[in-house]
Amino acid sequence: MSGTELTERAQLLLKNLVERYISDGQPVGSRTLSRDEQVALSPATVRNVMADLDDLGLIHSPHTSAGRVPTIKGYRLFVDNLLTIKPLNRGTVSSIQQQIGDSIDPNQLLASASRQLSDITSMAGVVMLPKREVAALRQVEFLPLSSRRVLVILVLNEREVQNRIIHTSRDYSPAELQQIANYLTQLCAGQDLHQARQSLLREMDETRNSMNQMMADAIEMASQAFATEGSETDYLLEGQTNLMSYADMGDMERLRKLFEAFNQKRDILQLLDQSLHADGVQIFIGEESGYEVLGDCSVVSAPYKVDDELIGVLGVIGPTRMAYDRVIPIVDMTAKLLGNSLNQLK
Amino acid sequence: MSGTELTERAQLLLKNLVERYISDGQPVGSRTLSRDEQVALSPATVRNVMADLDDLGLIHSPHTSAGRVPTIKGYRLFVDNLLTIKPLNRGTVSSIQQQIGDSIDPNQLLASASRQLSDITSMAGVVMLPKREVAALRQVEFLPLSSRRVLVILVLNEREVQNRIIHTSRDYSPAELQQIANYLTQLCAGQDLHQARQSLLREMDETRNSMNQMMADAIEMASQAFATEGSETDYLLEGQTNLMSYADMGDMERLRKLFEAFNQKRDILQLLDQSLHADGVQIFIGEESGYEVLGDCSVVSAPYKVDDELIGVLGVIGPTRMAYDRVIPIVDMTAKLLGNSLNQLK
DNA sequence: CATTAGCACTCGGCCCGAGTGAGTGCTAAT
DNA sequence: ATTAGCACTCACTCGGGCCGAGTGCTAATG
Repeated sequence: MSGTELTERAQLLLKNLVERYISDGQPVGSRTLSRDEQVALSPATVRNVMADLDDLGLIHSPHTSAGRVPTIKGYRLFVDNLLTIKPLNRGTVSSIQQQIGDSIDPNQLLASASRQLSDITSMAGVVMLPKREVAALRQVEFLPLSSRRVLVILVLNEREVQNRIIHTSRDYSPAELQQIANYLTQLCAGQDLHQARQSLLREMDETRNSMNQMMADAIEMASQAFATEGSETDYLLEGQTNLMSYADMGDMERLRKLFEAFNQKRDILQLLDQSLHADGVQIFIGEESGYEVLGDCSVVSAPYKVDDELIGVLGVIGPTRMAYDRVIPIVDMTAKLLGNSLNQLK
Repeated sequence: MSGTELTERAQLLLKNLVERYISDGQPVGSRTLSRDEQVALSPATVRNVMADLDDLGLIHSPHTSAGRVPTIKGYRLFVDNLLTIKPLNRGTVSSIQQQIGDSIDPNQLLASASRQLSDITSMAGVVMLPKREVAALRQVEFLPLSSRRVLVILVLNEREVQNRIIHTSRDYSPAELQQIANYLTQLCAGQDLHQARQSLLREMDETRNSMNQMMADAIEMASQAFATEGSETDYLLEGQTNLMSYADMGDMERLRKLFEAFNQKRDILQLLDQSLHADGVQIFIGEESGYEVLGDCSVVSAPYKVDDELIGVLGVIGPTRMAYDRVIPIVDMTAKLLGNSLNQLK
């Protein structure tokens, strides 16, 4: 990376060290490494190399006479260059497939995926929900509730239904509402909410003069109905309690901050957003992500898509010291399978 | 309680001891108590009384030479007979009122109430959602989605909207659907889902012979639509992270179990259900509730109602060692204010 | 007779010091 | 370039001693 490349040997040692640390959770020393099969070196030699790695900031010892532990930079190098991915055994694939299942409700699918990620990795599974704004509007319906209150039903994407209540400036008869709804459906069908709003504005401009009252009403009501108020992106998080079992997640206060961030959702969403346009699995290690709360945490994520169109991101959140070689293919596969399942619904 | 009543003095001492323990979190000894203003007794005398209380199972010492700590039974006696409720200061009332606010969306109200409970007590706030089945049906609408799939919209209680997708055995024209919906609306309006199902069955029996095809279809579809599948009771829980700050909540594993119970929802719902028909504030102390996961936890709950009709339960979950004198009036008041706010929506 | 002072005793918490073992860095030999 | 050897560091553990808070019991007291 930084000018001086690592020697073969140094790489091998780093790889072994990280693997060892991940599996044992203890700082690993020169003796331990030298005992390793592939490393046919004396502890002393190993120590020399380790000193180099230490200088490069890839590993460091928590105190004078403990072994070495990978730094964030060390983990990074490891996952980027040294990691040998463990192939998924067949059972896992079909188990994921089965668990995600074939519910007719897309939300069900997303929920199962999240739960599955959590169960299988024993960490927290997260699935970002598709942005609703992107969904194609198919139909608009109005239902009078009580005086001046109207229930708006938006059918999106053939399957998803959203409803909102709006307040109107005067009473409308069911027939009027029906008419307005038809008008809007016809005007906006097939577009997403963003586009629909654009269409409305355009329509308003173009026909400003010839506009009749009904159209004016329609546009007024639609502007309320299409407001993207409740439709911010969101995610499903499953198995956060799993994280409580990891001793190396720092103290309670730390964990608490993390859980609060989960509730806040903002930071996590931003993070997931970052990997929305990445192709394939992406990994954030510790504070590398820029979010302090994620200290001691790594996030392994992958976007999922339907028909080559990016829909959202899913992933796993766990301690930095996680079995990347196992988790990465799981996340990867889950993203693909979820995409497939969603596709079949379409 | 058990035959022998406590003497005045014993009660006073127990009261002081519990209050002391609640505020300090340390086992309290005879000296500490004897120093207390109201207790004009020497440590020795206090010790004698404490020994009695110990024999009665109201207090006990964690080890030979520590002070005494209230047992569950001791807490029970304390909250039932000895507790002097702290009056709410005016600020708190208006702050709760303000925070609950006057959203038009009842779900918003419930959510704010939960959050408010959590914020103000620094523990976990919980609000049980009204049972949907109990809500009065006001209107039924059908919207054709794609072939054989029909969106059912149930308007409940003037305000609440639920939608479900059902599958039909053949295609229906919009007009047909409209007709069926009208029929069902007329048949079931004002009843809750349970009653509605009953009405349907009755209708089916009575008119079995004279029944036309439309009515048969209607009944078939309604039986799908009114299924109470997704409508189990649920609750909103806010501020569980607050619980992580209490040292005396046992170890991490314990807390984890608790959080899992929160996710499971089943146990908590059962517990809340128990106080649905209690009038006023109800308190469950520790495992008293029958749920092991709630060890070291107390639940303070109160039902809330609209027009004298019980709607649901709200409350607070926190460590057994909580400031009951402060929490009880807060829960009480929040239940009342929430009821009021819901009432105004009606 | 209830209350209290006095006393012996218990036991957790804390500090201290010694011993242990894992690990390091350096140097000299191979 | 590698390795053996050596002196050194330092966290961890374990036992002992001390302290203080608290108890139960008994005998004295008003």
